[in-house]
Amino acid sequence: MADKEISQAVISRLPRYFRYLGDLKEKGVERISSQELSDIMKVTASQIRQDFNNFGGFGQQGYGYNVSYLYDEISKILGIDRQHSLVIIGAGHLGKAIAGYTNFTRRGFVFKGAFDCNPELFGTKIRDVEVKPIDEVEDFVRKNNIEIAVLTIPKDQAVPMAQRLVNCGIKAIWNFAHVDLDVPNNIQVENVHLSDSLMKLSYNISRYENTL
Amino acid sequence: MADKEISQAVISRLPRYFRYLGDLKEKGVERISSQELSDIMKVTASQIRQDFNNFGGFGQQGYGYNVSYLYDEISKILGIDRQHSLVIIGAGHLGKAIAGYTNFTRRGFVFKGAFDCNPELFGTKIRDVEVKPIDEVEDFVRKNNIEIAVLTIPKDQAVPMAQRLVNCGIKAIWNFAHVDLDVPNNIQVENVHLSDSLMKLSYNISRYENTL
DNA sequence: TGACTTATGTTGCATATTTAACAAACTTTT
DNA sequence: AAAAGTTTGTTAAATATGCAACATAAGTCA
Repeated sequence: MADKEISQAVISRLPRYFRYLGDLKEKGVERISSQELSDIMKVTASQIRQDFNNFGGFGQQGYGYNVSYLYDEISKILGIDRQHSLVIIGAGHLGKAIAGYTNFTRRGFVFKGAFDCNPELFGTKIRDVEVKPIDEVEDFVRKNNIEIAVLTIPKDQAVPMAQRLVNCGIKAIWNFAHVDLDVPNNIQVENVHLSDSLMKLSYNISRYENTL
Repeated sequence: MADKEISQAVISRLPRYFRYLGDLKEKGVERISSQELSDIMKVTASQIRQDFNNFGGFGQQGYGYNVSYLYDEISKILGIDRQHSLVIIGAGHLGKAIAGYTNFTRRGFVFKGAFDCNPELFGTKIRDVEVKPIDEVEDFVRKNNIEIAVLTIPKDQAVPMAQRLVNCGIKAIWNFAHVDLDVPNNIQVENVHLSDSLMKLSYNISRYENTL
């Protein structure tokens, strides 16, 4: 139970391990060595062993790792062995896309509510959930003990909205708005800046062309 | 014109600089020092100077950086000083959300076509562009010299689709499917694995709770 | 049961990234 | 026009990350 901080570089790799282990599990693979996993995932076996070892010895010398056990352990580490409730703020296409993504439900992320400021959307349904006026969000988050807010609204509305969410006790924000939120340290924020990602792609296109 | 490779860590930070410089420019700020930018962006001034210096001296000692000039230079580095044509593969909510995002257009990413395998969507419009049957994609990419394909389709269809796109001469793939694509080195791939991002958020929620 | 093989956990090295420090170059002020 | 004040570009140090090597512990097979 050594309490040393795990680097975010390691954490970033865990979901990918989880994905591959899930695939292996589905294929009925029972055990795997770091070397085999290395071949499949195109990362060094050394890194795989080091990564897993940050959380304790999941493998066995001479045998390798038990796929199912390792899968479960990683799901515990990632906190997806339990349910997380979430609401979506902004019922546009992006909000709908996320709400409708059934894989999240399978991972324990339960979609509880959707909010928007456009009256035309009030009452329309996303997966059995009615879109509600944004002014009801504080009450809803408090009463239903919502953990995560998904922010799929324009950037100029995102900062004040984040403040409101913090004020009513949200624990985490999954931010799709193209702006950095300034929230207290006890609120977890994960940014998905799509335009940043697209610009990186653009850079790599140019870079490749210039090296021809 | 030293041709040393720039690390992807640096590249990943460029879009954020670009975003802040754009905001400053809009506010009419003409010059800024690395220290001022450091205060706003919450990164060290040293990192800012090193990052910019990878691409040549954009600043002036005793003065700082000219906001407008630096903005333009970064846009050139990122390759968004010219237009990129893109098609969207998968006209679901996510595809629609991306196609409808006008900010991309403003950055030179021109949405030219949308494709799906669901016949019900054929002929429906996304921003003046008709959704076409997926089988027409090869022809379309070839004839219109499309650079980027946005993959917003389920994971089991993504790998073969990527292969088809590579075969008809696509340059880059913006991949939203939860699977790793295996394409030649000359094809640029940028992954947006939303479930990975959500799992990281989940991890950080758990981590915070455990340190209370 | 014992020799041999396999594959982890772990230590130490190598590389990459970040931060600090400072000389050189420019701006501003007097 | 010279002195004082800024702020960059750059070098050097510190930290973080990744990789290879190997001792150790288990599995496998005769």
